[in-house]
Order: sequence, then C-alpha cells, then structure tokens
Amino acid sequence: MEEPNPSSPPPVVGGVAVPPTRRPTALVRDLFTAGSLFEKALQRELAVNPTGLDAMGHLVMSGPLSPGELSRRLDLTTAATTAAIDRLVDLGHVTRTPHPTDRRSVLVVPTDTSMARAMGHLMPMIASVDAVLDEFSDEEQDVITRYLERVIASYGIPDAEAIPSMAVPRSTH
Amino acid sequence: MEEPNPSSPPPVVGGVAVPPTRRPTALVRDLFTAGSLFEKALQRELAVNPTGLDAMGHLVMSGPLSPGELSRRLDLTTAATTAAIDRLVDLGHVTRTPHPTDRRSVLVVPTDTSMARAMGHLMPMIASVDAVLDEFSDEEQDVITRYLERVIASYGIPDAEAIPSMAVPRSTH
DNA sequence: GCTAGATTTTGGAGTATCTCGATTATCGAG
DNA sequence: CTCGATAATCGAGATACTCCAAAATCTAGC
Repeated sequence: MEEPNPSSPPPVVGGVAVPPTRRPTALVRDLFTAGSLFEKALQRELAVNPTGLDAMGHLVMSGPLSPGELSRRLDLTTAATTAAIDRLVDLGHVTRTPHPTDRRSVLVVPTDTSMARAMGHLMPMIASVDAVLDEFSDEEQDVITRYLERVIASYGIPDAEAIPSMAVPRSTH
Repeated sequence: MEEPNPSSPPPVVGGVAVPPTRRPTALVRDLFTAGSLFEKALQRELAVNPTGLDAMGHLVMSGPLSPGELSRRLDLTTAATTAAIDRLVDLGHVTRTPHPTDRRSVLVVPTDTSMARAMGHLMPMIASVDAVLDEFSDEEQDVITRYLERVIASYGIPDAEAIPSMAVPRSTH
C-alpha cells in the first residue's frame, strides 16, 4: 500500500547469502514471536511495563523477595528497583512488609488479588499449550521432548531458566 | 544464600491451584527464555536498545523502509521513530536516502557492514537450530512440525509473524 | 560491649527514550 | 493551482533508567 519494496525480499543480506531453513526452524521463531506478543498483552492487562512484569514473574515463581535480590534478578540498580517496586505498590500488585530477621531489609510480597488476576490469564494459556500434547502419542511426545531439549541446548545459553517472563511456579517434582 | 524462602515454591498462587504441566510444555517456556536471552545478547552486540533491534529486524526482513512504515511496525510515534533512526545512523547501522518517487519521504536503508555483522551472529544460531533436525527422521520431523503449529495456534494470537525480532528473511518459496 | 566496615534501602541529579502537539515540505484531487 | 491529506522532524514534558550519596542496621574482631 506504500513501500517501494520489490515484492520478494532479497536472498542475500549484507553481502552474505542466507541459507535456507526447514519449516520447524521457522516455526521456532514464530513461536518466539507469539510468546512475545502474549507477554505484551499481559503487560497491558496488568498495567505494568516489561520490568514490572519481569518482577512479578520472579515473585510468582519464588515468593516474597527483598528489593536487593529482586534487583539482582532483574539486572537493575537497587535504586531503579526501588522505583519499580513503588510502581507495583501503587498498582496494588505488591506490598512491602518488614523483613522478619533483618531490620535493614524489606520483603516485597505479591498481593493475592493480583496473583489471581495474573493467573487468570496465564493458566488458560498454559493449559491450552499443555493440551496440545493430548493429540500426540507417548512416542511422539518423546520426539517432541528430545527436539525441544536439543534446540534449547543449541542456543548455547548457560542457565536459561533463570529469567522467568511470568512463569508459573514449576511443580518441582 | 540470603532469602527466607521455604525451599520449595508454593503449589498454590493467589488462592489458585496451579495445575501440573508436562515436560514439553515446560520446555516451550524454557525455549522462550533462551530466545529472550539471545536477543538481549544481540542487543549488546549491536549496541542497540530493544527498539533499535526491532527496527533492524524489520529492515533485514523487508529491506529499506520509510520512517512512517517503520513507526507503524514498531508501534511507535513517528517522533520516537525519528529519534530511533537517528541513533541507528549514529551507530552506522543505517543511512537515510531520499525516497525515489516521494520527495516528502525518506528510505532507511541498513548498511552492508552492519547487516553482515548482525548476520554473523544470527546465522550460526539459526544454522544450529536447523541442524538439530538432522537428528530426526522425516516422520519425526512431521511430528515436530505438527506440534509447533498447534502450539503456536493455541496462543490464539492473530498474525504472529508480523513482529520479527531480528528475523532472517524467510526464503519464501 | 563497642566499634569499624559491610550491607540494605532509599533519595536526588542527570540521561535516555517515549508521547503529544505543532511545523514545514510535498503530494494529489478537483 | 489551490487545498486537504500525508511525511518527517522538532520541542516540551513524562517515564524509567544510571550513578552517587545518605541513613539504618548488621556482623566480625577486639
């Protein structure tokens, strides 16, 4: 409707030929995109910015945390974390309570109503992803598991898993 | 090392019981996390913020774009887009050239050196994800494809695909 | 039991990036 | 050729970050 792009994108980028990839590889990217969009929608839903959603994710996963620990997990300065917590408090998503044993510190604890609200959006989505597995046999599920494990490993990122984007507490068994 | 968390996270969040999920479902989340970390690393590599990386992704996928089209794709105001382009120009990632037919407009075109630099990081990673498929038979690859398609669909997000996070131009066939 | 250094949170100043509103140049239809 | 629509940019204000410093409390060592 506007741009002068020749209808098909170039097969060569920056002087580098782009190798063809197979469909599952493309789908992995699409999956990532879909996840990003879902996350954005959740941010709007909770009226928080990416930092706020990230913080809520850690609190949901790990329970009450001190601002210091939160700043480490969010990779923010403690000053910025203070500000982020202030915003969450104003929204009613968390409260500050005194640390039981260290009077210098504080515990940031998510409120029940905000937790329930977040879960109300997360659970249907998680359940629907999990339900997809019902369409596959046990053997097929093994294939899927192996594939996902290998792809994650191929990212070569040590200790993915550390950064939840509003994860559900893993039923660690 | 610090927090008063009882060693295992609660199975109930915000008064809502968390249903157990199967391993592939957890892996889908881990995959998302790994992708997010990779993206962050790429941002550092190119010295850009999330907006800058997103913009580069669109330019790589679609070729030169006008600031207006870019602002629509990034979901930013045109003013913010102007600033973002300024930053990319300063970094040498793009240049502004006059639009061939509309003298009001401009084309933002990625530089070869920055494209090559980005590709130098993207391609190995894409290739390694694609290479994982070699470990699976054709039938198994079909299973993987079906699974990924179904999971993406279950996100219920119309037109994922629109938002590239530094995608490679799809060899549209 | 006290003191000195470390740790925890918060506040203030400065910077980066966004929105909103206005400005200028150009396009395209009548 | 004029006028409403469209394109990019600029300036002012808001938001969210960094860095640095301050105040309270903890903890080790004497």
